[in-house]
Amino acid sequence: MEQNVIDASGLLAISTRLQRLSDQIRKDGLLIYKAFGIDFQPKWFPVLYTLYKKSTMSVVSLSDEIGYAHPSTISLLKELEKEKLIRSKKDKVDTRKRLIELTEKGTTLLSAMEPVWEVIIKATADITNTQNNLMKAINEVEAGLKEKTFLQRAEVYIKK
Amino acid sequence: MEQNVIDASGLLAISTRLQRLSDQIRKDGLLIYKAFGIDFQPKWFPVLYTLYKKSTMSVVSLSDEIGYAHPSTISLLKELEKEKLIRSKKDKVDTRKRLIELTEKGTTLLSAMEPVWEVIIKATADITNTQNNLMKAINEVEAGLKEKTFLQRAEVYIKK
DNA sequence: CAAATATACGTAGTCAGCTACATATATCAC
DNA sequence: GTGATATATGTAGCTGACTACGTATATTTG
Repeated sequence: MEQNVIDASGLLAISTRLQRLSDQIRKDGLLIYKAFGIDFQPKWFPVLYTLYKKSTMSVVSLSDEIGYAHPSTISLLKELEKEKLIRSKKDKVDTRKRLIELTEKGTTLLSAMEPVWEVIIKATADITNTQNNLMKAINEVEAGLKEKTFLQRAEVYIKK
Repeated sequence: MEQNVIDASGLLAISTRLQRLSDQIRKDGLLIYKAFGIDFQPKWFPVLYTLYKKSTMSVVSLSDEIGYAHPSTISLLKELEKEKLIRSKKDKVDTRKRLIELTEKGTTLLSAMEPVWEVIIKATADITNTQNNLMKAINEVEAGLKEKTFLQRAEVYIKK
């Protein structure tokens, strides 16, 4: 355990560690979809899954829902439109808004994916069900940060 | 708790969640350095800290140590060289190798940072010491993935 | 109801990592 | 000691998120 310098530095490199783990999981996620012969990219998940559950949404409300900055969502939407998985139309009441929804192709794909998700959920549960549950830890940390940022917490120690 | 669709989807969006948390911590990290009036970027940490602890290393061994692909390390090294925090020289025994080390400026900076790290360690401990410890969870998950990848675990459920 | 402000969407460019590929030098097998 | 292979470094370009900024439409305020 903890052979290299960075691991030994522990908390200091936490951001790096999180990113590395995120990348690794994303890449394996892609492989699982491929194993099922499904043309689906992990990065599409938040947008498509939200549309699947909530049908029609505007760009900004969708972004808020998935926790992305809206330009990130827009570039995903462009990609998904090219794949013909979603389409959009103007909101007649508020013409600034663009309402996004799944196409039939999109809905079909998402339904076909349900069994894949089950596999992913099981595999992830398998991995994260260790002494310290990763998902719960993330939730707890995010909740903590919402209450008081990292910087604010550090300031307590700086100022003394 | 768990108000939006993505949070409710839990495990499926784990990669996204990890990345978001990583970004957030990195940004706050930068602010902490600024609060100390130190010109230091969080992304420099792995390279500089490793050189601080191990003095001289080649590009590839440094990359292995910090867990980066070597081109990532090279671009960091370019930046650090411009900042005059590191320098490099050819290995006389194996002329393919480029040996990297901290300059005096680099060593001075790193020494000056020790108190900042202490603050960061305390603040991070503050955040991560919840019911499920994030660092421990990451360690456990990485150890688990080393043993058996995400894909291999998923295959068990696919094949049945 | 006109001016100020807020909201919705879009584009451009940044960032911190990556992969793929190229080249030079070492090492190994015979 | 030469040919095949492995290792060390480097360049180019990708990725998936971001911020900054601009424009158009709604909403609020005096």
